Amino acid sequence: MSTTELLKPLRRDAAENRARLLDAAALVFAEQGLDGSVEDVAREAGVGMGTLYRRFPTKQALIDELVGSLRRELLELARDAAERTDGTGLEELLLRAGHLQAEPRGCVERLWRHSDAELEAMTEFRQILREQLASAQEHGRIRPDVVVTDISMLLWSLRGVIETTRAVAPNAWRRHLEILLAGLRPVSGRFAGDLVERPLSDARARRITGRDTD
Amino acid sequence: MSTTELLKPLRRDAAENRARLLDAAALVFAEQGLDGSVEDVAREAGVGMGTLYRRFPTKQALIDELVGSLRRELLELARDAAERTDGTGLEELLLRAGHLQAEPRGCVERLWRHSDAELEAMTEFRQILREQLASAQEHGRIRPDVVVTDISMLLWSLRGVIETTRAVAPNAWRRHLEILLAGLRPVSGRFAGDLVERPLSDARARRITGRDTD
Amino acid sequence: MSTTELLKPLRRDAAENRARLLDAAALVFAEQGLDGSVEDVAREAGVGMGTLYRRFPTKQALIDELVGSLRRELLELARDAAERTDGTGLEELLLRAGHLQAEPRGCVERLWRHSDAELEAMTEFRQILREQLASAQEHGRIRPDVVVTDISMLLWSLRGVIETTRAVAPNAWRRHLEILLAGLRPVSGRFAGDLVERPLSDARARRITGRDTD
Amino acid sequence: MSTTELLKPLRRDAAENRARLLDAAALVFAEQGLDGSVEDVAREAGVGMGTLYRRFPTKQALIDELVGSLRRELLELARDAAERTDGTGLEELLLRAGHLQAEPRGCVERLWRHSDAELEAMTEFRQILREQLASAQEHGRIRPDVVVTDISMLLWSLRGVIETTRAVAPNAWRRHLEILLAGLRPVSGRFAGDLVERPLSDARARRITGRDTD
DNA sequence: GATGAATGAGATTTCATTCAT
DNA sequence: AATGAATGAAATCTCATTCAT
Repeated sequence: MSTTELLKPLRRDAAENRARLLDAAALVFAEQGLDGSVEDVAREAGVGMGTLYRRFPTKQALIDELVGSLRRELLELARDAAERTDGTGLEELLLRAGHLQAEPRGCVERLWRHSDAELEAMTEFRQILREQLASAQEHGRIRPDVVVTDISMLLWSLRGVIETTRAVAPNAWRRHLEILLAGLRPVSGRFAGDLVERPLSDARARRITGRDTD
Repeated sequence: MSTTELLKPLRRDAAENRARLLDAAALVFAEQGLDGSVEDVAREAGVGMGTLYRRFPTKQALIDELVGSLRRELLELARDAAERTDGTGLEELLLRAGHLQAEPRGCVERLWRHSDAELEAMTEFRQILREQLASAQEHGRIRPDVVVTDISMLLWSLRGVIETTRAVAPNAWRRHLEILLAGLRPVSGRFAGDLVERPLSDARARRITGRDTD
Repeated sequence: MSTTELLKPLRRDAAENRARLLDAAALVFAEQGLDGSVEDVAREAGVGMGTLYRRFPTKQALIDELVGSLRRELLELARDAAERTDGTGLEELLLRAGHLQAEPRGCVERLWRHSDAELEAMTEFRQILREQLASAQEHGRIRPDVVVTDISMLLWSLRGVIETTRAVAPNAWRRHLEILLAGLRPVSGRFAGDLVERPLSDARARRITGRDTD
Repeated sequence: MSTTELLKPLRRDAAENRARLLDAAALVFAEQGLDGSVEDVAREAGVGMGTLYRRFPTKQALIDELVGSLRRELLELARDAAERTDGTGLEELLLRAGHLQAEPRGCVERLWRHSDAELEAMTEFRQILREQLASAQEHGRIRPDVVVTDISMLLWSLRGVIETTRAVAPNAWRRHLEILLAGLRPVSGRFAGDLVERPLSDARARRITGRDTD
């Protein structure tokens, strides 16, 4: 009987506690915002404070993990969408990202303010966005003067709508996404013509990170 | 010189302090979020704690006033835009509302979560939106299947973009607004057809208020 | 026209303000206890804070004056009672002292905790008590083993009853006083016999003063 | 040794802290009055502020508990006295209640201002008073025209004396109680005759509760 | 390893007192 | 002399984090 063998049950307990804490945190933060107390989280998870702090050395670490898993799921769905080759991957991705943000995960407000540590994952995400945007443009689904930062802004835009409407109309954001997509389509007629406002530069978009508010 | 005249200097001081407190609060809350401490606000304003609490009996009252003035300015610019009759009022209004939200006022996150007390002002605002939307549609600037709640969502969307980008690119939201407007234009060609997602109902939009979080 | 002439109107104003402040203080302290704020007192008096502080340099001074006037009235009524020579002066005095304490003056709790400054007045008061007690005893109205500190305690006792009952039964203390007096009468029969508990000594009674609580 | 057994040590600590806090509160409030700060209480108890607030969510709760335990002891001693059948129970009870109030518990001033929550306990207390009074009257120890509210007033009266004298003469109240009891004895001779002042009604006595001040 | 009590710095709020007008 | 705004020390209370059991 190896040590590993002996520890395994504990690890399972630990993993379970960890999961329960994350669920509890999502619930508490979704209800009360990130000001919700860690004590509420521990109580909701049914564990003691010590256990919480064993798993997550600070409240920030708990939040980070919450955001981290959200971000991993985001990357996951981006990768899924990336497999499409018919030019619809981008739209699929946006739809799914909308759903993801609409879930009451308690930390969406931090999703797009990644720290440097998460830079790599976000870089891959942006790369997928870029590729899928190009593909959509090749297929004529998106106007050619749209750039990848426009898509990023579109995701931030969804967040704004979702945060505002979630409590009373959890699906209202879909309508907004539809309009956003309409805005990305190739145009003809009276309002044709390239976008005149300068897009957000990649460099600046990469600098969106960390602390700052309102 | 009347007694009233004689008393004014004091009042002027008080009014000045009040203004300084509001400015300080905007600064502090813009930098640190609404978690910023009132002590910081008082220090930034160069007054004592007691003075702050003489003007604003609670921190919430201070925030409320901050939001209130933002909301009054919003209504003001809406009224201005309402004077246009060439169908461009709505676009003008959106542009100006974007600028307003882009200012570092420290409380934009609360702008659209009005309490019942502010219902009246917001009702007028929505009425103006409605009229200007109709006008824009008559002039063929906006597709006919857009409804007023789409415009509301558009403003919430701007908030999301602005909050995310303000620190590194204070004007990036303009590009986003341009795309949003493109999404509102009448369409023809491959992607023509009415919007299929159901719009947010007026009733639900009116219920967006008060507390709730991510 | 002398300076005194010129100042007189002002002094009248000042005296008026003083009186209003004392009345206001009595009202406020009676309603809220001595924790009532000086701001409430000033507002109730219809004067500014500065005026209050011109008349009374500290809150304590205001309270002291309130207690002081109560104490002066107490002495006054004692002197009145002292004019009786039929042995009823003491009872008259107690009755009137009860009425005095029953008035909502806002500071009865401090009446018997005089500072050294008021020692003189209280000494005279005690002297009157002593004389009237002797007279009452000579007339056979009060048992001979009663001493003057018993009368003092009786007054403190009235305070306790009055403070407790005033709000719901402003005259209940009279019944209590009647019982107290019955306890002072000469006794015969089954329960005759001198009081066995040692009385409070004059020396200690004189030391009852200033700060201390429960 | 059960889990419960194992957990007890923690609980024991907590209970100890609780007891220390109550003792400290009694001390601090006895010295400084109820205006004494909770910080002083925590320091005196040798615990942090957080600990105090874990045990007692507000200062009021701390005071309430202090008064509550005083009231429980009062009820306890009343029950003890209620076992006497020789008519001396009432006097015993009053003596003990005097001793109880004379202890420096820091909250005697609130003992008789019970909230509605404590109504039940006080009702039982009054019932015991009533029974013991009847018994004492049957045994000829107390005059027949005394009613139960007279006894209540007598207790309030003791409070007044004790609060005033405690600091310099902690036992002076006994002398006062002796006089009070003398006032309750059956009378004959010159001052015989029923009490003429109307007693405090039970209904009003029951309404003595909660807030009010001098 | 888990528990939850303890900690104490810091937040908001009050109020006696001072001071500019 | 009167006003009431300003002051800031102190009070109550909260909560992320630590630690004894």
